[in-house]
Amino acid sequence: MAQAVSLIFPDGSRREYDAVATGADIAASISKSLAKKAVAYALDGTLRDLADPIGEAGGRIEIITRDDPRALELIRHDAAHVMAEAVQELYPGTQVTIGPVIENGFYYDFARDEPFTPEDLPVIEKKMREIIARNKPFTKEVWPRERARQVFRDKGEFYKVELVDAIPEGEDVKIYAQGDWFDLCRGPHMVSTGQIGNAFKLMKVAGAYWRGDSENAMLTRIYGTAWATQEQLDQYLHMLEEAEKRDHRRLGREMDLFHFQEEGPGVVFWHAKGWRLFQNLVSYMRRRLDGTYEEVNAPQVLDHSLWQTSGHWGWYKENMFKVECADEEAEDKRVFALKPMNCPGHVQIFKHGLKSYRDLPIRLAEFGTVHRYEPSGALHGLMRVRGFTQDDAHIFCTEEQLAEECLKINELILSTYADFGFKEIKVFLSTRPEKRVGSDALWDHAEEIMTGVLEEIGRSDSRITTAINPGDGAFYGPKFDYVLKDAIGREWQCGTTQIDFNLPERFGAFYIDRDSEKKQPVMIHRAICGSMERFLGILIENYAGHFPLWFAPVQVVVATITSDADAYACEVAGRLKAAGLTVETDLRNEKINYKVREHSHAKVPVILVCGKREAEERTVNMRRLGSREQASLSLEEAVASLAGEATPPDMRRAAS
RNA sequence: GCCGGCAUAGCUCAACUGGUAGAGCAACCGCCUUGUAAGCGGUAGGUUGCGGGUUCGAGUCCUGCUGCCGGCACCA
Repeated sequence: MAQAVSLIFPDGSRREYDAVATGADIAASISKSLAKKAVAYALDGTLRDLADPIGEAGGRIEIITRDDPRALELIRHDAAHVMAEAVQELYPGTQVTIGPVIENGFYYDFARDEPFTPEDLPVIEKKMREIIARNKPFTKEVWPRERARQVFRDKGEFYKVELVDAIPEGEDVKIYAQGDWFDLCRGPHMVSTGQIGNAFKLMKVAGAYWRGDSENAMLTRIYGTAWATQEQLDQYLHMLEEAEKRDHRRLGREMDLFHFQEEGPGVVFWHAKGWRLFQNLVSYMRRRLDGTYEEVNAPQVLDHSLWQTSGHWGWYKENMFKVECADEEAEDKRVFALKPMNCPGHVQIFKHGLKSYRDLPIRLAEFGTVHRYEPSGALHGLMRVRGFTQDDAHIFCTEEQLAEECLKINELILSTYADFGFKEIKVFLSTRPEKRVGSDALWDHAEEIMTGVLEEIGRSDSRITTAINPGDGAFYGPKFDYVLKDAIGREWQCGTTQIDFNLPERFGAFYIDRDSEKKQPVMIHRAICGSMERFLGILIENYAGHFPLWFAPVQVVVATITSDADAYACEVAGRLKAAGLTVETDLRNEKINYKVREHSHAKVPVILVCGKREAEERTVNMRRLGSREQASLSLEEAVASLAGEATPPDMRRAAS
């Protein structure tokens, strides 16, 4: 007789069971209907197979039914297994590798001589539905390592053999079977394939390197999405469709903000309205720097020797633009490089003249345009370009000032993101990479400081989630990355704070300390938006082009109904311009319906309709983007309220 | 850079298995003086991304390149 263990149920009740009792037994002991609906159980919050015995420890138990949010993970994981079975049934000789659950779905990586194409997806999907309909139970076995190795080797599953070998000694080698098909898997799984349901869809095929390493073979990855119900699936697909309408590349064209063309892969042609957005952002950031930073400007093109000194020529040569005189015969030929970073320039400025410890911290800012020869496959609209402007700054300070400077930067970043309405921000601390400079002691010290700062950042704001990215730091020091999401949830690094123990040393930068000795400053690289281009891309998507009044490229259109009101409309526009607003008039001989439609499409936040009536009464009729409602205001009122509303949030704070 | 896909007018798309490019919207020109998301009529617009090939004939088939899209890798 096995040992009796005590289980605590969600309602707080406590009951005794045999340690060999399974989740299924426990569900059955509660009610027949629960036993039928159960797909798994959780012991102290950890999901397990329903067929797993509860074991001797006992604890808090929850029976997981299919409609439990935690079941979604199982549905997706099971779907990945079924997809793998479908693929192997349809395309014999295909090797399976790994197939994890991801946000909104799952994927599975396959090795096959001939890669899959999108046309294969419906076929695989159909086979999956067949397998699900067979409703075979998932069963688990623990195999001896050697047997697993042997079986997979005999099947020609060489990637699986590698995975078996990678399982740490002492950990079980678990095999999950569904009918005749089986896979190495950590589990858990639901009871049978039928529980997956039919609310799934295969989304796309993509290449992916084995174990994420570009030195390895490229596998074919198939992505799928899976949900508990058809409604949820439809909702998700609908959300993706809606998100596509917010894509900054699409809105850039529709709103006439910018374009790209073949001759300039990865470089932006900013149109008038887009450039206004760009300048609005620069002006905002510049105001935020006022009083704390000194703005400078360093050259675009510098001799490559400077980049050799900085180390970039060695580390990043393949990503740099080389610049030289086009005349091959030129006698004074030198090799220059287009700057990929602003920091060496700022170090030169710092070095110009002797600095005292009393001068520190010195904060040099630059809206610095840099060029990087990014891999062709990395380019992505405004998000990843080859020429971009950073709202860059470098802080030269003492080690003691480091933590405080990081926190100050954090405040600046978070208040900026708040002004643009971001509600979800991830902050990552990236620690020492393999390829690095500086002693371990130095890294230990920096990482210790930054870990403390990260904790403080995490506490500072409820919109933030923090995490550590081990090994992701820059070669010269650890860093914080501030990550924002685009319309479809892709994450992009925007703000950053990077500690650098290396560059001051390389360039021999120093200050005179209290004791009249030369001392090396610590350097902090930081950016708030990161790249203005990327930040604008994110803003376009997050606002779906509906910018707040203070940021919109065209803030107001004054539209007439008939030409009788032309003079008055011009007067209204003049008054608004005088109040600092960006205004256009629309005096065309068109119906007001037509004008409203057109400016609504252009996402102008405010349309002021001025007809004969308004001209006589000296009023305006105000219509807001996204609303059908109209308000009649006196001209004075309208100017005052729009001017107030168009005040940027930082200036509003300063005024109050 | 790697894997897969795509490339026809400014935009969205059409042109059966190869038979010398067509529509809507936008643009331009007229008419309409109009009250809150498309008035009416007309005109113009393409060396089908670029280069080679197969063919009597290529937007369509083959091939090289370029760019873009989705991932992967990279991201100082």
